[in-house]
Amino acid sequence: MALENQELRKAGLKVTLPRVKIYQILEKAGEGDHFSAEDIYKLLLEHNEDVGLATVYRVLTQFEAAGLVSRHHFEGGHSVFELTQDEQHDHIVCVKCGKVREFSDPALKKRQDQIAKELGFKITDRTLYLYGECADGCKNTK
Amino acid sequence: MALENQELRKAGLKVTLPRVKIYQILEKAGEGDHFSAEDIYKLLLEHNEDVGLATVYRVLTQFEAAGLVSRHHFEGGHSVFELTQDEQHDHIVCVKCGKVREFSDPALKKRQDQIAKELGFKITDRTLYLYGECADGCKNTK
DNA sequence: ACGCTAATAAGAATTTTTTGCATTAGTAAA
DNA sequence: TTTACTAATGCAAAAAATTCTTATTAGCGT
Repeated sequence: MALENQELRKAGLKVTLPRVKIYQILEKAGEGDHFSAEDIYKLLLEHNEDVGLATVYRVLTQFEAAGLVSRHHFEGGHSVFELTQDEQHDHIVCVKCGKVREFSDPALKKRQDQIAKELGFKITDRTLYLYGECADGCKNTK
Repeated sequence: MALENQELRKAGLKVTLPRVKIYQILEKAGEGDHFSAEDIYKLLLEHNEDVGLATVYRVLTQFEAAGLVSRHHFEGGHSVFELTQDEQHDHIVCVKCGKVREFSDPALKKRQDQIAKELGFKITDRTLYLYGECADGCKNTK
């Protein structure tokens, strides 16, 4: 039995075809890849999987609730998803070519914690997006 | 002539009633207030201003392009807006009561700049949202 | 005041996401 | 295994959020 099935069960989710397929797509994604529900839906169609778009949204929402995936709102409306990584990380997005790099910085996190403490907040989540232009190799083709 | 008119002209925008009214609403907002297009639309209706929702969106988008307002995507989909402050700042949001506090921390910014530099990015924008529970005084009424 | 042009209202259209419901498919237990 | 229970799915339709179209109106320079 494949490992993704274990993941799903661990999350308390029945192992169904749509869930497995969606999980696999996310798993195969490279670093910095972020898919929208629509993206995943189209990939499923390409693989001749008969999964409805509504199901994609449902499954992604369930995955998010289970902590399997993280949802992001980059500039421009719709949500994108990625498999939750072991290490929480932030994103820097090129506004020209759309490339996303991920990074994690303990100093940054520590300072954030301190600020939250000073303001009397108990942090449950955090998102830092840096936007800019990636100097070299930016083909400017968003 | 009121000061908001100056602001609009400075931004290269004609002084029209919808723009003035929307600007005034944003101006009157307290620290930490963030309005959605819908919020502003409803406020306009309450003040018997005959402005269409589409116009609200258009004006806010223009204001954003002109740098007059900043758009934020807090958790939960839709955009909210606030008048751009002199000092760029970050947000910490209570997930229980929805309260938003703003803060600015030079150390944080400096570290972000450094990270961007290391990754070869020239930062044009940044958004940090911390989410958590505000300890005391949280009435839990989102 | 006049006229040019940009801005507007209104609603239709799009885009993104959610929901209701009849049907199907996992899963646990016999 | 087959059975049967229940959760999950697909589809269509609705919501929600935002943008576009077009005829009309209103700023603003002259």
